[in-house]
Amino acid sequence: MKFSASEENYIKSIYTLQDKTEKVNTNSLAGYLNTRAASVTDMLKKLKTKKLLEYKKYYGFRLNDAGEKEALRIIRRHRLWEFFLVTKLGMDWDKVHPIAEELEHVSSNDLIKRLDNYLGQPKIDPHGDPIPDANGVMPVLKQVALNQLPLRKNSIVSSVSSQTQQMMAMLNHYGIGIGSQIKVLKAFDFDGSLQIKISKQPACIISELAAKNIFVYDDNKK
Amino acid sequence: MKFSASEENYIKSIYTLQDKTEKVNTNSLAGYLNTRAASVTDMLKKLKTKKLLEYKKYYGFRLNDAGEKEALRIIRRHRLWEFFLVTKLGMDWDKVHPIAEELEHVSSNDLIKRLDNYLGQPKIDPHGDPIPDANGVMPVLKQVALNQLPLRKNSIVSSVSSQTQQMMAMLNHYGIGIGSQIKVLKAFDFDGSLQIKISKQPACIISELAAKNIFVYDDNKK
DNA sequence: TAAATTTTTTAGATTTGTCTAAAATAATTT
DNA sequence: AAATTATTTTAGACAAATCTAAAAAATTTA
Repeated sequence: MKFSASEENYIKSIYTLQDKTEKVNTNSLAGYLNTRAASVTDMLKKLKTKKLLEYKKYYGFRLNDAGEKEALRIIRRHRLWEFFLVTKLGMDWDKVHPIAEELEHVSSNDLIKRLDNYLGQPKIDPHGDPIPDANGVMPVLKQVALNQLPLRKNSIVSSVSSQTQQMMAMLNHYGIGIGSQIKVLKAFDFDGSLQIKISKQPACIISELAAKNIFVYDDNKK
Repeated sequence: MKFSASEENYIKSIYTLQDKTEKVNTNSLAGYLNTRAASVTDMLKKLKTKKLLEYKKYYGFRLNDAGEKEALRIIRRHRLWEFFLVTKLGMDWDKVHPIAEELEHVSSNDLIKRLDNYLGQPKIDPHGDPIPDANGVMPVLKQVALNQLPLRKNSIVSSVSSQTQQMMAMLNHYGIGIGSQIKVLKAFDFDGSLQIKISKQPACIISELAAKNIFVYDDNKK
């Protein structure tokens, strides 16, 4: 089944929102999509007719299995294009979203299969989000602490284990967040401290303790 | 100024048709776009309002300078994407058109500039059609006869100088046409004959006389 | 040149996706 | 539990792009 760009945007947004709540409500989707509640209701009816949605009037909604599968197909296209724009065309990772938003609606299966191959079947996109595979399965991504990372390997921050006030203050200071592009430039064996480089930030030094609490994805490809 | 995908399709089609006639007429455009004359008339009014069109009711129409410039921008996007699909994703040149038809409407200038650079600023697309440059200028393409072409260089047939019945019969037999992908595998000095390969065709031998009358573009890039 | 034919335009309808304003329903407060 | 407030849906309108059928204009034919 084929869907319009508008339908696809709704499907994708519902998928994103339903991760956080049992039922998605009309107003939050309207806010997310920058549209009006009435427009959302209209589209909900349509998606229900097309059997993508669990929807009971006044009581919220949620994608069913078919809907989730479709969402994952769209998200896959979006993230593959983002990967392309950054790694092949050299665009900044924080500027690719709106363009991928347009490219994702080009729906040739053959195109996406070939693009995926051409890019080396990447498993995470430039924002650190996992790319669903051709069957709509989100890859489970391994993580490593910064201190276990080979030198100069470009990686993406996936999580931080210590969420203390102090840790957050430091991360903030260095401009490190989930999704940040990061690499280790030097490791000082003496105290286990690391010189690191976060994209668009000057190089800096962090302690071994900090390094042990910052995790990155193990591999962009697998 | 931004245009809808539908407006862009009309602009591009008018550009193509007005090459062959002084004034384009409603029915021929309707036929070309597989739509109805009434729909064409509606769009003509819109394009005239947007000052892209010379249009006098009942007497045909034609893009003005602004319209032609816009058409060339769209054609540029289309042909760059076709080049990408064939050379990077390995798609067959005769299957890329419908996909490029969708991709061409993604209108970020930065995207197209980067794509162009990434592809090496190609000057002709996989069908042998010239790619307008960033200023909307169609490149003037040099041509060489087949017998002057280096061995194994992939080229595209641009023209044939002898349009006799006999020549046509031979070209037909070998499956050679304008836009065919071709390369010379061997040159036999003894009689000047060439072994050539046309894509999707078995290799074959042509005489020196034939080779001197088949021209290809001098260079894919310049 | 008048009639017949073809082409083009207009008038009005349809679909998709959106909107505002009002009505209906649910949730919260007193 | 009745009243108030918040949320969601409905009703009806609008813009874009398309269509059919009919009218208007141009062209061709006799």
